Amino acid sequence: MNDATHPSLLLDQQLCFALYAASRSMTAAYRPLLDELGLTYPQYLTMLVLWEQDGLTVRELGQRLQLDSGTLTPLLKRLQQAALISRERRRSDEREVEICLTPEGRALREPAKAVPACMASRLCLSHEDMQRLRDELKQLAAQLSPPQAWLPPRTQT
Amino acid sequence: MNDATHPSLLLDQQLCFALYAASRSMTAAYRPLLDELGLTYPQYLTMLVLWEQDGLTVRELGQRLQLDSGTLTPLLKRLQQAALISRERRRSDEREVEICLTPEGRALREPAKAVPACMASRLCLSHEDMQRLRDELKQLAAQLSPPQAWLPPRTQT
DNA sequence: CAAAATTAAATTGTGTACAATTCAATTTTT
DNA sequence: AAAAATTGAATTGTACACAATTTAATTTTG
Repeated sequence: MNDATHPSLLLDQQLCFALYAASRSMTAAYRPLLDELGLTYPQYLTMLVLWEQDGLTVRELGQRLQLDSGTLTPLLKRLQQAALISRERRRSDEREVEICLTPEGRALREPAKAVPACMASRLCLSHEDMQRLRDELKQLAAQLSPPQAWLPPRTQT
Repeated sequence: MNDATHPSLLLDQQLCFALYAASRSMTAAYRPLLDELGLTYPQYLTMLVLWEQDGLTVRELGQRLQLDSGTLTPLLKRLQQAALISRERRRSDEREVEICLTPEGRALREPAKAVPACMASRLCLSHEDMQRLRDELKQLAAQLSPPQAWLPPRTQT
């Protein structure tokens, strides 16, 4: 009764499920560390971006994290409530909301520095294997969501 | 000002973010296909399990998908509303709820057979590379959530 | 066997994700 | 410059995730 013209529908054969399960395991593994910092996992990723570059707009943060305003707006409101960031309309363009770290938000970077090392030790992967896996996942994501590469480059109307 | 005793806090260096982004890209890539079937991504995974083995309990489904009743109960209610499954207390143990496919649920397997092939063609990965990546992700997840292996085996109180 | 402990689902509450819509500000067209 | 189109956030509504609690059924203990 097997139909060899189709790949398997078995759960354990699916790359998508392995990815989904691994991603949730990773989030769960971060949770106790991030609890110490008072951050959720997406909030931590957001702080990583802001520690790199302060004063981004919601749109720029969204591009970096690949999240839209529907996700970011409430998340950023919570970071603001936690006094880690400020949200202010730009004078130059009142549509844009600029996100800036508060002193507390900037200070949180210090204890956060221990997080990547702590996780790395849990992974039992060499730095090289870690990099390779990371880059394979980036390529996979790029393959799945080519940045509208197929859209014609507006030759004419 | 770099502190070489710590791994990087840069977003693009993080395996966790690559995993998180890839997982969401994968879900997004499945969405148009699953819309045709009237399923969400977690609902599709649930159906994969049931097409393999019908009549599982909520607990058994949860073990397979690594999801708890807080997630599964409402998801299964929606599958029941869509007339794809039935939910019934077991006579043998009234605590357990048995999930069975309806004829419609079983029939949905046919159009679903096209889904893995369609996704595979999007990935531009050889079957071997796909398997390797999948197995690396499984190992990563296993490493991150060892089934309480470190808990002492209850030697004494 | 009755009380205590355990188990399986369901419920409650918080926090994402994301499509679709709304609203206000800005830019482009006419 | 006024109308039309576009843009950036916010809002609305649906669907997960998951911790914590509750409830009911079953099993274990004393």
